[in-house]
Amino acid sequence: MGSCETCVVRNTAICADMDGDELELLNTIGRRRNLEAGEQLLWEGEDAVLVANVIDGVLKLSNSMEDGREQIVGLVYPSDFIGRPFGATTPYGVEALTDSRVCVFARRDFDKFAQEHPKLEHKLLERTLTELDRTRKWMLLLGRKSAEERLATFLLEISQRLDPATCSNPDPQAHFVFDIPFSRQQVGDVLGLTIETVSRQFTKLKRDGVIDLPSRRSVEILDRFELEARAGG
Amino acid sequence: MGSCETCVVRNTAICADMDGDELELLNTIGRRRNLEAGEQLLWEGEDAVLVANVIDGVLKLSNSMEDGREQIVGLVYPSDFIGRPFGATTPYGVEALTDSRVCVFARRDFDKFAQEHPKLEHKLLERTLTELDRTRKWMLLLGRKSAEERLATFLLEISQRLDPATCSNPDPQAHFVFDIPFSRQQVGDVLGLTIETVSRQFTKLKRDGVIDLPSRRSVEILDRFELEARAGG
DNA sequence: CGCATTATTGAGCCGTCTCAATCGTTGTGG
DNA sequence: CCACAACGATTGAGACGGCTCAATAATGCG
Repeated sequence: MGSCETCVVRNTAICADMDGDELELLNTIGRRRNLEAGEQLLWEGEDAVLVANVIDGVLKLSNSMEDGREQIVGLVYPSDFIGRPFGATTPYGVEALTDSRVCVFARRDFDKFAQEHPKLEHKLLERTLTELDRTRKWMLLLGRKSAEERLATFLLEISQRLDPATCSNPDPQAHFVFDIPFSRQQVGDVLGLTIETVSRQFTKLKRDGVIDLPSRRSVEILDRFELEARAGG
Repeated sequence: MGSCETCVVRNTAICADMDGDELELLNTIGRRRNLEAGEQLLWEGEDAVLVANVIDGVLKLSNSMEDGREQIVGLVYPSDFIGRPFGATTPYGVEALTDSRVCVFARRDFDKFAQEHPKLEHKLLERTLTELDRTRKWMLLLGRKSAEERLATFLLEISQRLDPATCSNPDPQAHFVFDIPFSRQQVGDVLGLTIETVSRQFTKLKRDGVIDLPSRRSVEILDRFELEARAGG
């Protein structure tokens, strides 16, 4: 059983800034849930019955078309919020990319709780505004960037998301290895590219000495400065 | 001089649900401002000094790259909210596409006011969530749709935005004429296409009898059903 | 009326997609 | 422990869609 007091994302999730009593109340309406990689939490278009906080793992939000084309519209990391409060239907599917732990709330309970706790709503607002900014930045990538620019941008963003230390210590020459929690297909779905194009661009960056690919799922940034140049604006 | 009591978007903007006293207070910190078509209200990356409500007109939000490539990341219509509360910098440029009227607030004043008025923050949250949903839907278009699908989707969305009646009365065969408040270049910037491709797709839809183009800036939907089919998922 | 601006049309190219074959890794059963 | 299947990733060849560059046509404006 998890409780809010011992939660690892206690101070970064929307629950931050809440006092002991509030937290206890929130704890009574939420429950932990484990998800395996590939498991779906919400389906696009279904009734919005629940919302959640990510404790651990990475999940994708995606929209798709009848013919199977899919676009990943967001990636969700620990302490991020999932779901659509105050709305009737879930506008995107949510699927775990890695084994994950989430803290789930019935939407009805959460909505009520939020309305009664302005501090929580404020946190949620700030988070939603930040997410909107990030999403809009991604639109520039999808609408205007080349395949190489897209992959370079993606590798930079993901390396920063997975190691927050990189943000505060942006040594452009620093070597840096990390695991990509995505298959090539999923990278393509994020970037609006096919799997083959993604693969070719990986190979090209490696051939040019910008990155190395020690294994299928890991990347080493050899020349961050060059990678940034290739990411474009 | 405008005042909130007589404001035409009084009941649909974030100011809705506020009582007389609150509104009066809000009125003292905001002021009206007229913008000419093409006039810029905010610049990408500058300090976020102000936020605003749209009273009349259409504005674009856009991100761009050093080499001039531009992506429109949002369109703003009457009663919509503009700007980045609780943030240091404005993440996108804002430019009026038509002559517009907005209700402007110093961000510092607005932030303070919002924190003290949960009802306003709640409205703002709902609005931001809706906008995030819309933006994510647009990512599917940018990442996965063909030029024809993009233009068809765009014409449907804009016809609904400009005539709310169409939403509640979705007769698929209904003829419907409306003005596009955008140049071909701007349509391209919204859809992630070049001006030539946009023009060719307009011509194609017209040649196929799906739409008519009575003038440069206006469109008549002749066969909404077919247009929906061509918009894809 | 003449000029500037915006849109359309055309020809050719380039980047990404499609389709297909091969390679590499992982896991399984003999 | 090895052979083999299954899967994901890579690579190649060719097609196609949208882009670039250029010319022309419409529209708007002084």
